[in-house]
Amino acid sequence: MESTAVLRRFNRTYTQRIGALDETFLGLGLPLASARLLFEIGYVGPVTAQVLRARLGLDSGYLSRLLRGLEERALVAVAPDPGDRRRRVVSLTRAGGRMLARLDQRSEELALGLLEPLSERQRGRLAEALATADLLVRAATIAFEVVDPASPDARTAMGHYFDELDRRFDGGFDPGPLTDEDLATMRPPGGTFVLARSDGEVAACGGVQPLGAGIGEIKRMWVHDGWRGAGLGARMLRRLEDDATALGHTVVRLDTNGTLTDAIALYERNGYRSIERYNDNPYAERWFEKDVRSR
Amino acid sequence: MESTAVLRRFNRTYTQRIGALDETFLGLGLPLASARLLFEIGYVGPVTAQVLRARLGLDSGYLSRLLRGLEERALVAVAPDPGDRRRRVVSLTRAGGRMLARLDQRSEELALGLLEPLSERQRGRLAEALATADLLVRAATIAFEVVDPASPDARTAMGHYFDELDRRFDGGFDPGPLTDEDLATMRPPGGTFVLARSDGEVAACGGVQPLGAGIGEIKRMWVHDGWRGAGLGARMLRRLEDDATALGHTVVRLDTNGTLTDAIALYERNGYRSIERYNDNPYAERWFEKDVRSR
DNA sequence: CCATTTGTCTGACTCTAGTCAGATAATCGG
DNA sequence: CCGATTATCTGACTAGAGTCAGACAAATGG
Repeated sequence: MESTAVLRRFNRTYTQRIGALDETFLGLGLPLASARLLFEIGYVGPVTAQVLRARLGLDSGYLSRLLRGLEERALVAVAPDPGDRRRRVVSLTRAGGRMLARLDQRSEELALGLLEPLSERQRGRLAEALATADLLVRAATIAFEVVDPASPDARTAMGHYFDELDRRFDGGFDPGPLTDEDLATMRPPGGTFVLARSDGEVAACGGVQPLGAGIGEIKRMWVHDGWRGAGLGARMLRRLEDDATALGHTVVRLDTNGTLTDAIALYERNGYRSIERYNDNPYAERWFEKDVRSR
Repeated sequence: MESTAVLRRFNRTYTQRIGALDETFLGLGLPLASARLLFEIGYVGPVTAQVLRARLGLDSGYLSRLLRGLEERALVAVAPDPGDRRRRVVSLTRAGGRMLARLDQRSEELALGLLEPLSERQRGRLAEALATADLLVRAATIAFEVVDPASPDARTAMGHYFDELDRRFDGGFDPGPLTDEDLATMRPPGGTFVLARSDGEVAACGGVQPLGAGIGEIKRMWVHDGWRGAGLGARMLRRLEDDATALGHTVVRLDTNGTLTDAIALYERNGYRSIERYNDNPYAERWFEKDVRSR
């Protein structure tokens, strides 16, 4: 069957039966919108109304009313922000925390009720299927974003990358200090740095830096462990190649270590061919190149 | 990870990203409830309001208004049922068919848009996972219902059962005429007949009839082909055992043919032991018994 | 320091998605 | 044939989830 047909059929089944998990909230006398708001406040901690509006996409008047409703039930406390007294900071009260815990419990009970008729084995199968679907749906809706390589998220992502190399290389890996010039090469013109984010969390990263006339080098490509098997590596590679083309490069090169067999397989699957050593990176053992002109 | 946690996590991911498929409908100026109704009418063909109400779980007054709304837009035609002039038969008009096609296309485009970033292989994996999840979620929410064995749905289900035996037995199978006495044995006191329904469609059936003091016989247990692997057989068996106990039986028996290896495995897995022939059913080759007193 | 912008709030709406209590007409059972 | 039942419809509600315009106060830029 075609994928879209399966997706649409599932969507029908799902909204009919599990969509009801949402109605959890109604059971506790809290409308859905209010419950979502409460969840958001509980999740991010004390926030300004502004941030809530942005995160949930609410009208300011509507949010104001929702917040007052929660305040009247003593679930949240609203106070002016000392730094800017136009802003209002919202935080959970004790009672709000308890309500959140009850919502959570109710949601758990409903989930349990749904699974109850299934045997242990079938529950396992369902969990496995849903976990796969979850990963792939999240992967499909991931957002790629060009960021400055010196930004905190970019630095964190590169840090993960270095940590992974350190774990996987036999003798460990020492990136040396991350100098400003080092980062500057992954900025325009000639360079770029890309993050893949899902729900604000960084899932993958990668950069391009210039390596001579018409040649771009792909650097620091990394995919978060939790995202293995979702094809993010291939998508990031493709994205970086496109960006390299847009930056005026006609060829991209990259180096890698022999222990990174999955990375090597990825490059080979995507049209990279082995070339001679082109740099003096002591950790590099394999060098690749791909023509990205004709795209 | 625990199943409920996976389910809840998936629910969050899903409502955020795919729940948007619903908003399709809004794009075409048709409220969600009306669009769902239109889909249902298009899917099952001309139907009575009664059937629509049962399938979508709508209040009769609400349905009446929704139908009038669709009628005013000339998307459906409503006419009295010639057979029973209280009933009203709803059918799609030309314009209704076109609207449905547009809704369908819109939904297809959205689904395609969601899947687009995935590779062919990942789309296949997602489709497989969703198909599994779909089957199991539907199985988990299936409803068992005691019906009269002479009711149309019961007769249809038994018909499927006989057809399957006819296909699977080497020399075919002839149930003979379904006599009234034959059916009467699967009514209280002493007997029962159970259907498993999903969205109104019969997914499985089975009956109990008295077979002497304290002994019930399980008969005509059948599971729809599309529901294989969802554990419906085991659940129906369990349900019939419970019903037999409630009817005062302390032992249940059943017979089967050697070609029905899956059924035999099911019985053995669920505590049935082989016994000597207890009837003169010419198609029976194996006889089983289970003590259902201590439950 | 004054006009503008920003962040929030209020009032007045709209639309969707129902629910509930009867009314009405057709059909059924005895 | 008559009373009960069934299938649908109408009227009168409610609650949720927003939208939009404008008011108001605090902050900001020149």
